[in-house]
Amino acid sequence: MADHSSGGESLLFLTDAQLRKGVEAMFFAYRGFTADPDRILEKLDFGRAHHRAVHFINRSPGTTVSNLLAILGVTKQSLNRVLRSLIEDGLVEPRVGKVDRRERHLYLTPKGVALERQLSDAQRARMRAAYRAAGPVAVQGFRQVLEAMMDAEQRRQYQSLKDRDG
Amino acid sequence: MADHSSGGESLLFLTDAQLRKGVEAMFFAYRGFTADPDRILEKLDFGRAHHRAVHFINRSPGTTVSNLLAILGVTKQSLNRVLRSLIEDGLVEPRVGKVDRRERHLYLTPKGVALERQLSDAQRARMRAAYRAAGPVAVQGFRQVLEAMMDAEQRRQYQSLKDRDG
DNA sequence: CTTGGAATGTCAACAAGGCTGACGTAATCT
DNA sequence: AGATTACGTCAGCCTTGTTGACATTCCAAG
Repeated sequence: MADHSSGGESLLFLTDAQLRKGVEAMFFAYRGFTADPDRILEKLDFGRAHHRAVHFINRSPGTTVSNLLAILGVTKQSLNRVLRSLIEDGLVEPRVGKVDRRERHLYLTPKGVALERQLSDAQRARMRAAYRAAGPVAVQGFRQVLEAMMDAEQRRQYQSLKDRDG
Repeated sequence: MADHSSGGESLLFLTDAQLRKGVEAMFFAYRGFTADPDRILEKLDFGRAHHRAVHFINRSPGTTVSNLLAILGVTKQSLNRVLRSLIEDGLVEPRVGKVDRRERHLYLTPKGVALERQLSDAQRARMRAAYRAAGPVAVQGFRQVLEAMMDAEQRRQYQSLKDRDG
């Protein structure tokens, strides 16, 4: 499997030292990745959990609670706590399902949209700077490696989100 | 925004949709990244915090507590709690500094080395699989983008670790 | 030698955000 | 009618982060 270039040096990128660098890069990069939204959320008495919920509701308006549970990979009690505060603060609106009235379909209110916007603008700004600095070829590699690092189930969820638009 | 049809084609990788995919890729990939060590740690009544401490002590044997604080970016009280349990369980050995006797230099015991080994083997196995699947060119891009995503301070720390060996 | 400050540790209290278990209710399916 | 599903909630627990206060130990400067 995978003689990706030619010659015997093609596997040098699989040494333990190289892999460890990758591990550490993930560690430090993820800190940067979450730093900007965290700063915004802190002022509003929200946390990363709220960010994630708002992000995916924005991404899939009308999604159900159990849908969100599957994507976020937490328990309903944990999600419910977050969701409740988002609803109380008027960022999320739950609507009883028309087909199945047991379901709650979740939508962002204008206020919720505004927060999501603020958070994702900050996060995208950093991502954009990194993309620009690294260039399109690097970006493609970045995404390939990340995708390969996911569990099968996570990759499935990522794909189904990815395919939703361009 | 983001005219997808034509024009500045070279910047298509900077559209909001592309950036959002990057954001989601990071989210799902990080879950995969931590999944294997988490499973191991769970059985041993340790957490991610213990993993991080053990990793960086292994990486820089004899490092001081304040050194570790800077790298991990947590408070000393938080680190201390983790460190204490690692010491109690005989995974980490603190040695009073010879030059400056206020400092505690941290070393892994054989037992600590064994755990670090187990954890990093699992994590590297996933990383290796991802690297192999994506290929050396993608890996280079992966690392470039991650590095560009770090804060300046984080990048400095990452670099100084990176430069330590090949 | 004394004193200031740095490095470390410890106690207490608290919060966010995970978790499990149990239970209730409404709606739907069989 | 009874089982199952979707959701919410109460209660309690754990990890890991936080701040504040305080003690100790030591180095270094005056």
